[in-house]
Amino acid sequence: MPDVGGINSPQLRSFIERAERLHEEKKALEEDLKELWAECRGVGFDSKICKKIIRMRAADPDKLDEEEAMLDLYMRALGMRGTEDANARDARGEVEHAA
Amino acid sequence: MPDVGGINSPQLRSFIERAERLHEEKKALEEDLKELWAECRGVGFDSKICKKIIRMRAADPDKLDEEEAMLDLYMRALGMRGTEDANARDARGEVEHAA
Amino acid sequence: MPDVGGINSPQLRSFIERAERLHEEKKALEEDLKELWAECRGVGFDSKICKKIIRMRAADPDKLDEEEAMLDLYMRALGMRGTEDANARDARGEVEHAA
Amino acid sequence: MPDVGGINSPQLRSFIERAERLHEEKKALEEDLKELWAECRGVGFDSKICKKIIRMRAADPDKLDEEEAMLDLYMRALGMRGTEDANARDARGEVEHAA
DNA sequence: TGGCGTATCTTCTTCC
DNA sequence: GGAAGAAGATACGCCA
Repeated sequence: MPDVGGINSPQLRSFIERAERLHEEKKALEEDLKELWAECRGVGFDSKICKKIIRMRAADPDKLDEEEAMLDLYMRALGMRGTEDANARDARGEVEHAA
Repeated sequence: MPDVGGINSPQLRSFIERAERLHEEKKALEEDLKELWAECRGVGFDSKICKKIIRMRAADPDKLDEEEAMLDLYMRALGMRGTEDANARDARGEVEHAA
Repeated sequence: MPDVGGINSPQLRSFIERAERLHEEKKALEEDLKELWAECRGVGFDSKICKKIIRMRAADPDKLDEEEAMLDLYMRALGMRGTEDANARDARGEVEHAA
Repeated sequence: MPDVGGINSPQLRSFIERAERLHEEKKALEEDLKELWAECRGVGFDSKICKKIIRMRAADPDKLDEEEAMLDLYMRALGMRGTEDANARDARGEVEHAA
């Protein structure tokens, strides 16, 4: 009987060891990423900006737009932006683009 | 002699208690903030957006602009944006605004 | 009429500004704490240990005991500790000291 | 000539895409771990305790002992524990066990 | 080049 | 249960 104090020991051990294995793999990937960013910086790129780009590419565009719309609404209410922004004007054909 | 095992006990105690006092004050402010946001949501505002606005107002505008400029440069290099954006065209007077 | 896009602007502004004020005060306290820990390290203390002590003093003793008991139970189930530890044996007077 | 604004575009793109690939793999592992802990909780284990055990198994035992020793030292300096604890007395054979 | 201050990243906790 | 915030650990960059 493998139980200790009401604990199913083999089952517990299995969870622990599976988690440790996954942790190791994760750690390895993090190491790879760290090296990649070091190399990236080494050739003169700004790794911070690169990471930001990745975040933007990963984000759901729809959700991002929705949030930005509400943010814009609130900012206009606070006078942090003109009541109408350039995009809104453009959308209604009030802007004449150059030939 | 107040030292225990090479430790200056009164000094250690002083640090601990000062830190605990500061923690308490911080905790109280966090409680106030939590109530404020609850009230904010209660009248129909989106507290998440409000917090984002506060972060934007707190950020250094110069640094923010600089970062955005580099972000834009990288995105254009990746073809995620047109080689020229609306602002750039506008800056060179190629846009005709409505009367 | 102060509403912009269905937003009660003065009310929104009030929330934002009250939150910003609280944030500032919180920031100041965090700064104080940072300085305190720097001073603490400066005289040779280990700030990490100090923080741990503060957490322990703040925590509910019962809950802390309970967690430790469960940790011990799990570790014994995994064979990381003897099925019985020294304290338990000691408590029942079953310890035979070296001849 | 693939440069845009002084940026070596293909090189930048390569970094971004390699990073995205690594991110995806990392994300997948995190998902696996999340599922594992959910399953672990589902059969009645305390995942928080399990994670703590994993941290302990991963940590350097010497460093762990050292930290605990310092914590004990500090706590005794603060009077949170007796100047000597039971283990220390026991180690020197000064314990008188009940009849 | 090694310590130190800063900043990022991860993890843990709390709230919704 | 999932997301937002806070706290802790870690890594980077600077300056001596």
